[in-house]
Amino acid sequence: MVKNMTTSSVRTSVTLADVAALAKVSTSTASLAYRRTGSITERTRARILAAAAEIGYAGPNPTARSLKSGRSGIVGIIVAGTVRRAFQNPVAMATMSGLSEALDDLDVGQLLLSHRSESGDRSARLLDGMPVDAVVFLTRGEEFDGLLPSMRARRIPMVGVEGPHEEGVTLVDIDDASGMAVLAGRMRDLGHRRVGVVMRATRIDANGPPGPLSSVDADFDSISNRTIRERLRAVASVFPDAVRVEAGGRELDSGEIAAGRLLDAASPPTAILAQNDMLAVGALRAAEARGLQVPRDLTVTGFDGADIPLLDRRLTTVEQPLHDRGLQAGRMVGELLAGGSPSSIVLPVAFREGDTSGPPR
Amino acid sequence: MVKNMTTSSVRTSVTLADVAALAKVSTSTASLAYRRTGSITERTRARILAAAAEIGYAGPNPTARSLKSGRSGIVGIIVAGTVRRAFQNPVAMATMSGLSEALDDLDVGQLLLSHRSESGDRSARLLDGMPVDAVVFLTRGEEFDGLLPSMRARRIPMVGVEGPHEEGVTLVDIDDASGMAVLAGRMRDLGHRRVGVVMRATRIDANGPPGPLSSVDADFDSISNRTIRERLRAVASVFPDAVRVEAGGRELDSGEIAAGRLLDAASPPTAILAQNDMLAVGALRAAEARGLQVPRDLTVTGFDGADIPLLDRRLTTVEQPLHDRGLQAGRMVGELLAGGSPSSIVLPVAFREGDTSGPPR
DNA sequence: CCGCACCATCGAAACGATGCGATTCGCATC
DNA sequence: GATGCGAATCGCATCGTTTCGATGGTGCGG
Repeated sequence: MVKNMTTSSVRTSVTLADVAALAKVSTSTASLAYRRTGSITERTRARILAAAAEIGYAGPNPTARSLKSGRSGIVGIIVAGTVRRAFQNPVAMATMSGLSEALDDLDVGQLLLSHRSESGDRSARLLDGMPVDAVVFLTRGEEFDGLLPSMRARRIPMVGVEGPHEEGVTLVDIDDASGMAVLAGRMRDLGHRRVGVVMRATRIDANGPPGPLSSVDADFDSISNRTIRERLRAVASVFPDAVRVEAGGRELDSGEIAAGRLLDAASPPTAILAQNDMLAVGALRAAEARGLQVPRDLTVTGFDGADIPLLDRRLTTVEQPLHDRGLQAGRMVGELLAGGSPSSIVLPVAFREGDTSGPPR
Repeated sequence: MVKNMTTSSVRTSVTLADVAALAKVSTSTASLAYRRTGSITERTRARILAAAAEIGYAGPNPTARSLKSGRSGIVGIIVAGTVRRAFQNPVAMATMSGLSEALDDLDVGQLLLSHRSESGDRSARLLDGMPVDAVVFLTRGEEFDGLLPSMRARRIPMVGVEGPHEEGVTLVDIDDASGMAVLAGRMRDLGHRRVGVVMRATRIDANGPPGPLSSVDADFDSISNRTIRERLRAVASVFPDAVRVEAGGRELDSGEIAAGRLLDAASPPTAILAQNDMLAVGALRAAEARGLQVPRDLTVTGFDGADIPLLDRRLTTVEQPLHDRGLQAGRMVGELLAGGSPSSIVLPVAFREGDTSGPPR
């Protein structure tokens, strides 16, 4: 409704009521012109749309519509850390790709939200202020647990990829523990006995030197990230004597440096089991820098089966259905929005033998 | 307000009025408990928050709040094609990274919207139904032009990176034509005369064989993408006799195949000027596949200065301030939301000499 | 030629919160 | 105990739309 037609030209926006007035119909009829349901003459509809065009009405105000309908048509996608880092991560990216594909088909908007523990309050408040119909936790992060109570109170359906394992969250889980166990088993069958493990930084924003060498099964309980913990536990079940080192950051370089620590030790491993593919690429570099040929002098394995551009080798790894888990998460969102209650699922993984593994020298 | 306390347990959500009733205050006072402005006793606020906790009220409904305030706190980020592809593109990603950084500081949500021409209507309707306070066109795409009228009608401020060059869009532009001209000039100074150009696919969703070899200045006007066109024109101004080929797709492979066409021609070029860094990497591969050493046997240049992981060479290219243009776009959004009217800017680019260029053999 | 059904249109009440102006409260002062 | 004043609280209109039930008009069958 145009109210402030003052000389200072402060104009509020054009509303449906203005259109109705111009077309000489009631606002309820004018509303009909924009909906699929309800009956209205083609003639009146045309008249209304003409009036709308005349005064520059661009269609119903989304906010008002949402208020009435109780739906915003927006799905929140929550990533740990920052948006930037999430999208540099090939695993998150592949999952996102599947998710986007599914959400596109649902005709919903995708609202990207990052949540990091440091700025906990702030990003939690941001999420609380957003009109989302559902949320998806795209990556695993313990910091998400703090967001759950308010989502529950607002009855916003939640879907999680790999977590959080909490009440009210429909999960797309990955059977990575057994995948890692299979991989480790194969390496043992090949004859490896001295094994090193490069694990991911436990803090998502880590950036520094790698941690000290330690026993693979040291202090599991202090590792709060479930995914990291379970993968490690799987290796420990096969190689209880393995040595592990934690990468200092998330970049390729951190993986290379951490792997270097293992290789420079007094009795270096014959196989390095990196806990993800990026770390494995770092390990390949560390090997190359030391004149070691893979797989002749050293076996290197990864995990995830992510697509790493420009890598000309075929990594021995465990493939996750990355794109598919995004799709599944999207499907769940669809079902939840339709009022259903999909059940959580666990997706399988598959060992993939590449050209970076072989018997110990 | 709990209305439907039917036995079928259909409950609408808890509202501020419920909280107020329980705390025995008016809704306006209850509202005060959640705002920063206005005066309210600490005692009453505590009582209200306690009541809220008791019946599980999670704070004011974002949609209702938006309706009153006229603001959603959401900024739309529009990419051409699909979300997936946008984030596989290092240039878009770097820009997004700067943009996200700036928007994070503004405490606004980031709504990702993709728009492709095929599904024009559909994605336009999606955008129209979204409660955004401003939009950013993250990548250049002609298909965006169709979105402008309705954004203008709704008076939603628009910021564009490299376009669209249309009224009402505040631009962060890049001086790439002159950057490309400088690069081409250097190559001429090095002595190159037979030059090949690998240009990007003009259709964003292209996926097929490369186009035919043609004269560099053939049919400029049919190239609707301004960025592609202007870069090409800059090369043509220095090397009017250059030969060009259009890559068949956006993947690395397409660049390699297209560059191969140039190299396999009767009189192959001594320098390949790829129109972006990914294409240049493709050209490097094509050279390697043919036993050509770069830069001894062939010069290869790129454009963008994007960070390409796993590339161990230093590409000769033109560096754009990618992160910065995202930051600038974010700053503009901030000013627009604050009621200001920032002016468009043109950011400079810089020639960077790497180890992929040299005099012709 | 009358009555009935049906359909287009309308009026008014939500949706859930906020903010203005009015009212009441608490307390100090005379 | 009456008065004054600022602070705390309240009532109500409002944001722009959708939707429900009511109303009036048209056309058709009996």
